[in-house]
Amino acid sequence: MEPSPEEAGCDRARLRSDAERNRARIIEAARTVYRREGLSASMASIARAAGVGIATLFRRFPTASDLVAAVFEDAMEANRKAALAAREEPCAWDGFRAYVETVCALQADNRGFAEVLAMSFGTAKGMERARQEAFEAFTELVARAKAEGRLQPDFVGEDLPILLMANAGVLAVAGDAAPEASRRLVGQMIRGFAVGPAEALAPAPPPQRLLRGMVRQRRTAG
Amino acid sequence: MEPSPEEAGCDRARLRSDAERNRARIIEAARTVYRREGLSASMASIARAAGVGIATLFRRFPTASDLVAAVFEDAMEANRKAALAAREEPCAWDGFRAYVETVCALQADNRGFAEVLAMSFGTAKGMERARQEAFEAFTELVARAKAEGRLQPDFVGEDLPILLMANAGVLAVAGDAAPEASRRLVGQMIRGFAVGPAEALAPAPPPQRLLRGMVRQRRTAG
DNA sequence: ACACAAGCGGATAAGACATTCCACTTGGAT
DNA sequence: ATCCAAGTGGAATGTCTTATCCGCTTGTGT
Repeated sequence: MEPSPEEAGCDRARLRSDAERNRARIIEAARTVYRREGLSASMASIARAAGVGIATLFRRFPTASDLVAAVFEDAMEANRKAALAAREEPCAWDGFRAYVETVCALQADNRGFAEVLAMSFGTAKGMERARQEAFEAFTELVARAKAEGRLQPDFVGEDLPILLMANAGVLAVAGDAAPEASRRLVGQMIRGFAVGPAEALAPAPPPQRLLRGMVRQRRTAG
Repeated sequence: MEPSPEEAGCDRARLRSDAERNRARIIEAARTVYRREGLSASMASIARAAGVGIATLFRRFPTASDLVAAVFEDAMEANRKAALAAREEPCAWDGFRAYVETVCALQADNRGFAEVLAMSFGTAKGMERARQEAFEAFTELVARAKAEGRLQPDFVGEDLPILLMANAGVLAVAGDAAPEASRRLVGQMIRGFAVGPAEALAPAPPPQRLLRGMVRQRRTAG
């Protein structure tokens, strides 16, 4: 999984075997917790889930950002790969569409990564580099898709982060209906980006009942 | 401003004059604070801004929801009025478009109200009634705009809350670029909703620099 | 086997938060 | 002018958070 000598940007010295094991358990636990609860999950809850002491967590990851960077490095790498693959697509519009759907699905699948993608977190260099490379590949794709005449001429690469922020907003607040609502949003956005006759939206309209299930995540200390 | 005997759903008994004055100051202060900071603003900060003790705030508004309901009652009323006015528009598409732009602009102008509109907060009955009436007027407008052939046939009323969640997400995370990014999102969404040839988007593309200014609102105690 | 640096985890400090308590003050009716 | 229910502000309580400290344990090189 991690063959490179230095990972997560931090040139940590060689760890003792038990420390290495704990580190892996922490990342694994954090992956699960962040995925379900988003980045607002507390360090203590992650330590508990990992079965290690709080001090161990903080020794390995001095700030929450360090942990976030370590946890989502591979997801950001998947994002980069998706962008590079989309760029190779012969039909730029198909590539554009596939990439946008993929990255939004990555968000829908993981509340934590949704937030990472939605905000310019002061994350590790490696992560930001992958993000940047994905963005550049996407920008090339945008130019080609416009040249094909399939993408709105006034679309710009910077519209992607806006869509990611919007999608993250839906996912954060839509509760049970989040996956469905997200697909609906993305479908409508892509339809708006396209030039030419509209295609039907794939997902069914969200029932009002599901939207009623929207939840407030304000801490209700009681 | 408030001629009705019972307001904010809570049939509070007649208040002493100084209490009434404090209540008004609290609401005014909360309006300002919520607008700038969103609903996550602390009760203590609002009491401080109002120049009253914490106990006074809690006596008048036992929970944060009560305060939110009192503060945003008029904004929700403005939303309702906008929907009713849009329904009267001869051209349903124009009404549709105007309403969507108006309600999203209300969000962009007020972080707190953006959150209120984005989530089914367990708010006061009066507020929920206004929201419901706006939704019903909007639904009628949707039907007429579809009949006109100007609105995508598979658009449904429930797509509006999704847009509101998406817009709130952008506003929450885009920092300085929020108003611009929001206009861009809304413009693209509306273009996608329309049937027929695409119009150019009104706002200029957001410069990447502004998007770099996105901010994390995680409490950085220390 | 042993020494000891590296690692461990629970206690703890320090700060933000919602909410309650209580001794004091005051508007307004008489 | 007097009275007191209504109102007040700040201290206190309890929870939750990030972050550090410190005495004990353990992997590992010799």
